[in-house]
Amino acid sequence: MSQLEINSSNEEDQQDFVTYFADVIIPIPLPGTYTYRVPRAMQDYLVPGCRVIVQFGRKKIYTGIVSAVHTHAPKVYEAKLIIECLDTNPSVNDYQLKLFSWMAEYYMCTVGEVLNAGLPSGLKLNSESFIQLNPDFTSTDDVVFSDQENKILDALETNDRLSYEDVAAVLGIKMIHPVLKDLIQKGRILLYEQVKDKYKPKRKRIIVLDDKYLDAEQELQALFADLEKRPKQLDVLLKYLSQIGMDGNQRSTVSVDKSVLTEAGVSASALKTLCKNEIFHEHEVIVSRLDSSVGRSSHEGALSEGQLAALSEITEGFQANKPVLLHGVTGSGKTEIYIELIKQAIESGGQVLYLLPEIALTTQIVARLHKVFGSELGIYHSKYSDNERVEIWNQVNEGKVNLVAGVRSSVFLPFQELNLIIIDEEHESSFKQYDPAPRYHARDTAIWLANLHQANVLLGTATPSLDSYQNALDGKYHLVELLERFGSGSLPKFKLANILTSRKNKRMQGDFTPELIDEITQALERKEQVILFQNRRGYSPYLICNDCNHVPKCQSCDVSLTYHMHSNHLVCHYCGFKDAVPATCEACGSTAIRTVGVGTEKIEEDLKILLPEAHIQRMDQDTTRSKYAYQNIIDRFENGETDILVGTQMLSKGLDFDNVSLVGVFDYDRIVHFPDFRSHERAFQLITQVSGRAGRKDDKGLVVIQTGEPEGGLLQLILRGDYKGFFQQEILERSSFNYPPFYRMIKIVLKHKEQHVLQQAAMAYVATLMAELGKKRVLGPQTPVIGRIRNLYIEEVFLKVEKKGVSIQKVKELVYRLSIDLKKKKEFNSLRLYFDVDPV
DNA sequence: AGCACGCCGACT
DNA sequence: GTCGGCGTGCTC
Repeated sequence: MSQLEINSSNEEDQQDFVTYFADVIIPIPLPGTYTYRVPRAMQDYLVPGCRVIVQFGRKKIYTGIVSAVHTHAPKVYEAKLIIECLDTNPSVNDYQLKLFSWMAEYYMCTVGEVLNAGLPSGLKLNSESFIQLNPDFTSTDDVVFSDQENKILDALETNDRLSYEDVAAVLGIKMIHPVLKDLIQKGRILLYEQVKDKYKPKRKRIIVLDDKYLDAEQELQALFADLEKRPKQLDVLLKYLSQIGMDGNQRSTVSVDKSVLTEAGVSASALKTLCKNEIFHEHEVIVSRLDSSVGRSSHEGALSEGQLAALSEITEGFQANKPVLLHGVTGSGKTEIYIELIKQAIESGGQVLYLLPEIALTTQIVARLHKVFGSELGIYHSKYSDNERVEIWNQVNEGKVNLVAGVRSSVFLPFQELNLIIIDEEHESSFKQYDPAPRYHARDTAIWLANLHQANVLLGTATPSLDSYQNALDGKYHLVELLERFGSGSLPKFKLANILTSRKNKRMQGDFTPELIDEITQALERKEQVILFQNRRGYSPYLICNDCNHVPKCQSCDVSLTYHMHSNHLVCHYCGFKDAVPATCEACGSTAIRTVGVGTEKIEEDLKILLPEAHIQRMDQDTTRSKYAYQNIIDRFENGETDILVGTQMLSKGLDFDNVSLVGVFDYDRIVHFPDFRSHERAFQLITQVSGRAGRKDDKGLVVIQTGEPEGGLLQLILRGDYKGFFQQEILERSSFNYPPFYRMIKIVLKHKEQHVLQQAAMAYVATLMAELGKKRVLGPQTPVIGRIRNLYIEEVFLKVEKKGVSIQKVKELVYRLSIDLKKKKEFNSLRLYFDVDPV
């Protein structure tokens, strides 16, 4: 360091000698953090939580998050400099940093993976490599360029920059690096990385009348007189005034969106002239994408006695510092209680997180919250664009939004002082993330987060998960029951339609029992609406050749292709592979191909034939892809434009319709017999939830369940709405077979493209696990129902570990260490292995 | 995860 | 001889 620098600082001379280092979390699946050197200029404001741009590897540039700042220089490598710091105020707070590392540890993944899931991609800058001509290049005679090099240079004459893909296209080859390397060596081109800030604030143009006319009435009158002979301009003025309100004292705003004026048909050129003459002014302002137009309205109505009692019990639980499990049957009015609690939490100056499953979020609940909380409500949802997510993130960070209604990923938002977390539909399995890591459960994560913030937690559901209910019985949670329906709605009646006998008597019409058809017809005659539930999308799960029994399968997954009639394609629901429908059997050439099984599309199709007069709408993943498709379908149903709604389980949640008198369930048997220890729990929840859609108003609704075994014990419990009976029966099973909630489970998934290598790896791994943990705690390896996806074979190993007396932490460390040892073996190095802690 | 390097087989 | 394939190892 030079003498000059030391002298230039006249305070804390010693400080200038200190070099700071920052540990940076990089959003990639690598363990640990990476240490970078902090440039002198950043020392003052770089703190944990700041986003920084760093180079990682030879050329890649990432946005990372600083997790710690310290003075320990790394011993074995030279730390690179941080390229840039993107924040003067950290984007991520200390709570979140703690959350990230807890999640990585608990769910056995890397912090980088947590960060990747948690940070909206709008806050992550990506880099792309470009080349450009080197302006400093001076031609010398001894430099010659090859044909390929000249092609690139020619292309650079017309475009000032080329991406790697461009270069590859120009040359028509893929191996472009050696060529580029040469050109760089010769000094003819430069390679650079362009970093782009992806978040773009939304702008709009507004028009404001000049102050002098707004302030003084006579000036305005004079202006009117002036514009007398210019009708187009006068029109602009009138339209403007009508927008802001003619009465000067009542005005809340003086600006009008330019788009509003142009849409009202004013002349663009007249407006331009007015602006030029400084009568009007045009400004560009940055606006929020978040809709804040709806104002608050007063509370909807007083709580019932039962609700008030529940409310005070909930408060009791909060005071005891326990999460509260609110077991409230469908229609018991949980939402009113939530609203009351949210109000209290916000009034006391805290923030509230209201977690909902994806599909329940676009519904009436949000509209109600919006009515009560107005612009204080932020919504965080997968169909929101990235820019919208960034805005919510920032507003939560700044404390402008104090209530977030969101899906599981909203646990990552930068709450400063969380006061209350509500987890609605607590039992929903969609709170657990499946595929990319972190495979986290938003409910469990939220409970941990609440503990960190010292916030209250309320779990609400009509059908508690076994885990939560057991927690309540153990006294870990405070149980509050609300088992009476609020208002006039009453429990639906059930009717079981026996598929087997109808089939024997040849009375089935397609997949409809005569009972169901009959009830649908009656309901339609009474001008009531019908919901049909078939938990499988597409037309038909597979095609089969009548002559040789050949079934078209996916090339890269071990599943049959689903037939989609509308698009006339065969689709793989696991990898998305699409194929044309074969006219003849690929195996034997026969034309006798028929469909087997039923999807939502087939039900819709059959209904159109059976009931040609009815208006039918299908609701599943395929019809709700776009942002508003879901809402549109719901709206049409609510307005009575649709008579029958056919859908997958997405219509089982959070929807209240007044005029639905009949709900039909098609594949009860398949739900119950799903090969999984949770299938009974899921069946109970699903059927109860779907049934809740029937008979919300004055009449009792009817639920028709088509089944082959109407005497089933579980079905009887569902019909009686006997949650406690179900719980007692099921918990016994779980206890005697060492399943959750008594044991913790960790699923280990191994994938490899060679089946026998995979087998060997899985066997070897299981052997080491058994040696360390004992045979009883290790299950498998077993091939899952779908044994191959995207050309990778799959094996699963399950660990069952007692909750009491065993350190799960130690087990995780062991399991992880053994997996590293396994992957270190030469023959297994392309093995993919990941963990799923608390799988659902 | 990327990305480079390096070794190998398949073609102009 | 290239071209393009993949296996291997590293990234502060």
